Amino acid sequence: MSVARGDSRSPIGPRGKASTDKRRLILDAAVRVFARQGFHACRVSDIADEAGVAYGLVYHYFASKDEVLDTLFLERWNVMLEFIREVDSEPIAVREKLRAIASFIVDSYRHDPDLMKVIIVEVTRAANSFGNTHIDTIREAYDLIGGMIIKAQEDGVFKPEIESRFAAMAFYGAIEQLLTGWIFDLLPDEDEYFERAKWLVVETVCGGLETKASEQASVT
Amino acid sequence: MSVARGDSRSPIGPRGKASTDKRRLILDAAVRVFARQGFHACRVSDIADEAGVAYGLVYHYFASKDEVLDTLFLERWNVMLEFIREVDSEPIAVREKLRAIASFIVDSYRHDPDLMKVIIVEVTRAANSFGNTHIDTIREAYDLIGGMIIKAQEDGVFKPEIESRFAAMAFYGAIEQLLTGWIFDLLPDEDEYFERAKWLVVETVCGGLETKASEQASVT
Amino acid sequence: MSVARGDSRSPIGPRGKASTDKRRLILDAAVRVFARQGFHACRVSDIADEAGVAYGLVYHYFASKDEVLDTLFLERWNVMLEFIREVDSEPIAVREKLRAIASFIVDSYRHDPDLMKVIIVEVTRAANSFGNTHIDTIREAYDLIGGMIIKAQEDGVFKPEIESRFAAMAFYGAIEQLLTGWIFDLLPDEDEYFERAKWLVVETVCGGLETKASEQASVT
Amino acid sequence: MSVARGDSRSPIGPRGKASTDKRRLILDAAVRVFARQGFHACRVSDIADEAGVAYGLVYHYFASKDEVLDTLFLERWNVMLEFIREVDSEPIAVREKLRAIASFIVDSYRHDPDLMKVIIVEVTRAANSFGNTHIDTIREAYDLIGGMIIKAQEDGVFKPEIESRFAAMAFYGAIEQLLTGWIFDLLPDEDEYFERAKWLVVETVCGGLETKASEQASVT
DNA sequence: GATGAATGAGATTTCATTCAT
DNA sequence: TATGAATGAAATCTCATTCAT
Repeated sequence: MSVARGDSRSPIGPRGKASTDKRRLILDAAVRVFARQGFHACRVSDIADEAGVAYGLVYHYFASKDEVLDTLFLERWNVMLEFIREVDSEPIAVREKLRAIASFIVDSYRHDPDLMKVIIVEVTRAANSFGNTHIDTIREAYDLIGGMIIKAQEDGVFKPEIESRFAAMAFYGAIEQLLTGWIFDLLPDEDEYFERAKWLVVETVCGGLETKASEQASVT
Repeated sequence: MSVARGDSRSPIGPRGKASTDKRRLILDAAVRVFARQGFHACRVSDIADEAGVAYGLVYHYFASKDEVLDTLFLERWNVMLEFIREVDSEPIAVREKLRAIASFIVDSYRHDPDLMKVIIVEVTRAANSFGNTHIDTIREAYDLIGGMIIKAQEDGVFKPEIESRFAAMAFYGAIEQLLTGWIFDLLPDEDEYFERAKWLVVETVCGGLETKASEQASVT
Repeated sequence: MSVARGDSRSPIGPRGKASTDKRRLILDAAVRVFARQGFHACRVSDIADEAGVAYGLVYHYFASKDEVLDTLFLERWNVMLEFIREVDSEPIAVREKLRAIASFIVDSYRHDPDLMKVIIVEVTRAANSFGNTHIDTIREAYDLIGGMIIKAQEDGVFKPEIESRFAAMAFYGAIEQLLTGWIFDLLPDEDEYFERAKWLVVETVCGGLETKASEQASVT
Repeated sequence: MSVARGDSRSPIGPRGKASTDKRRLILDAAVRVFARQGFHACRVSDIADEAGVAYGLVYHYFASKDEVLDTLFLERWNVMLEFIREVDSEPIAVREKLRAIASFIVDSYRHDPDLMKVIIVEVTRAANSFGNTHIDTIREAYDLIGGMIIKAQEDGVFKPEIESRFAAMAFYGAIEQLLTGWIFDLLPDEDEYFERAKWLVVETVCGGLETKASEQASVT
C-alpha cells in the first residue's frame, strides 16, 4: 500500500456492499434516517419503514435503538483506526501521513455523507450521550495522530514547542469542521472542492507546524 | 479597545452577574443542567429544581424548553459576533485579529465552560435540531472570519490560492475541537494550557496560511 | 376494645372514606380494575379510565403500576397486622384471639371483597412476583398467629406436639381458602354464611388443636 | 389398594419418566421455568432454551403458551382427582380418606415441588386467568371432599351442623397453605416435616370436625 | 408572579405467534 | 419434525405543556 502516493485507497467499508441481509438493510436504513431526522427525532419505526422490514426485526438484531447507532459508529470508526495505524506504520513523511488521513476522512464523507454526518453529529461531539460512551475509541484516533506529531518533532520536522495532543486535536478539528460545513450546506460540495479541502488542511496545518528547515524541504 | 495587544477583554456576558432575577436564575440553572445531562436527557423539572423555582415558572418566562436553549445560545453567540465585528473593524494585522478571536473563544470557555459546552454540543453541531434553527446566526461568525481572510489575501498576507470559506472553517474548527478536548477531559485544562492553546492555533493555522513574505515579517 | 366479645370492630381502613383526593380515587379504581381483570390483564389506562383521571396522573402519584398494588397491599395488610397485635395483647383465651382474627379477615372480605380478592390473588400467593416482594410483611402475620399458638401450648390449652408454625399456616390457609371460595363463587355469600364460616374455622381448627382438658372447658 | 394404611401410593405421574420425547421435554422444562420465573415473567423462548429445543417447536406441540400450562395442570389435577375418587370408593373411615388425600398432596409436592408450585401459584388461586378457566376441574376436587364430609355427617362421625362445602374448603386450604409455606421457604422441608404436616392437618381438621362419640373411637 | 397538579400524545420495548425452509 | 427469522399488536412509562389557584 502506498497511501502517500495519493492512490487514496477508497475508504469503503461494509456499507459499500449491496445486500439482502436484513441486518445490513436495517443498518443502512438507520444511517439514512438518522442523517435525515437525527437520532433523537426519529423513531425505531422510521428505521423499520425505511428498511422495509417489520418493527420487531430491528429488535431481533439490535438490543436497542442505541445499539444501532453504536454499531454504525464502531464499524466505521474502526475502519478508520485501522487505516490510520496502517498509514502510521509506513515509512513516509508525516505530512504524507496526515495527508492520507485527511484524504481518508474527506473521502469517507464523499463516499457516504449520511454515515459521516451521523457519526459527527450524533457521536464525536455528543459529550453527554454517545460521545461519552465511545470516548476511548474516539480518543484512539486523536492519540494516533498525536503520536505521529511527537515523532515528527523528534525528527525535527515539526516545531518542538507545540503540544502534540493539542496539535492533533486542531488538525482533526479542522477536518471535522470542513465536513460540518458540507453537512450544513455551508460549503460547496462539488468534487473539486473535496480535493482542495484535503490540500487546504494539510497545507495549512502542516505548514504551520513545520520548522523552517523542513518547510524548505517540503516546498522543494 | 486594543484587542490585538492581548489585553484579552474578558468575555463576560450576562451570565457573569449574580442575580436574583428569576428569569436569569432559570437560564443559569439551565446551563448547568444542560451541561451535566444534555438537553435531551434533562427534564424541564430538572431545570426548575436546579434553579430552586417552581415547575411552571419556567413556562412563565419561556415558551418552551427549546426557547431556553435558544436564549442561551443567542445571548452568547451575539456577544461573540459583536466582538468579532469589533475586532474586524480595528486597523490591525489579520494574525492579530484571529488571535483575538481565538483568545475570546478560549476565554469564553475558561470563564464559563458549561455554557460553551452546551453551545458546542447542543447547537453548533446539532445539524438536525438547534444547529439547523440557528444556522444563519452561526454562519455569520464563519463569514466574518472568512471576510478577514479574503482581505488578508487581497493584502498579500495570506496565500491567494486558499478558499477563504474553507480556511475560516478550518480555523474555527481547530479552536472548537480544542474546546471539545477540554469538554471531554482529553486535554489538560490548567491555566497555562489555555494560553498555549490560543498560541498554538494562531501559530499553526496562520503559519500555514501566510505567504513566505508575510511570514518573515510576522516572525520578526 | 373487647375484640373477644364479638363486637367485631369493623375492619374499615382508608378505603372506607369517600374522597375527592385524586390519589385515593386512583387507588380505589385500581382495586376495582385489578379485581375485575387481574393485575396483569389490565392496563394502566384502565385504572385511569375507571378513576376518571388522565393517564399520566397515575404516574404523578405512583412510580409504576407495581407501586399501585404495593400500596394497596401494604395499606390493608398493615391494618390487619395492627389488629392482630392488638388482639394478641388482650388478656383473652387463644380461641377468642383466633376467633377475632378469623372474624377480622372475613369481615374485611365482606366489607371490601375486591380489595381482599386482589390481595389474595395477586399478592399472598404470588410467589414469583408480589408475594416474594412482600414476603416479610406477609410472614409477620403468620408469625404473630404462630406466637399465639406457642403461648397456648405453654398454657396447656393447645396440644404440645403440634408444630406452631404449621398450625398457624393451616389456620390462616383455611380462612384464605374460604375467601377463595367466595372469590370463585363456589360458596354462598349471604350474610349468614360469613358468620357461619367464622364459626366453622374456629370450631374446626381450634377444636382439633385443643387438649381434652381445655376442650371440656371451652365447651362448657 | 389400601390407601388408608399409609402405604402412600407414590403420586408419580407422567413427569416421573425420563424421556427423550420432545413434547415431554418441553413440558418438563416449562415446569422448571414457570416455577423459577412465574408464568407471566417467562418467555416462550425461555422454555425452549431450558428444553434445549428450537423456539418454534413449542408451537408445534402446543397451540399457545397457555396450552402448556393448561396441559401441566390438567395432567396433574386429573391424577389427583382419580386418586380422590379411588379413595372415596374404598370402605374406610373418613379420617383415613382425608389422611390419604392430605398425604397424596403433600407427597406430590415432595416429589415434584416445581410442578405443585406452578399449579398452586399459577392456577388454583389465579381467579382472573387459569383459575377461572379450570374452575370446574378444580371444583371437582372440592366437591369430592365435600361429598366425603356429607357422608361422614350422615354416618354421625362428623358434626352435623358443619356446612360440608365450607369444611372441604377449609381442609383443602389448610393443606395448600402448608405447601405455600414450603414454596415461600417459610416452613422447614426436611422429610420428617412432610410427615408431621400430614398428621397435623388430619389431626387438627378432623379433630375439630368429629363428634365427641367418633372422637372417642378414633382416639382409641 | 408563582405554584405544582393535571393532561395525554408518543416513544421504546416486549414477546406471543406465524411461517418459509 | 425441526428451525429461528420475521411480524406487529400492545403495554409501560416519560415528560413537555397547560391551567386553575
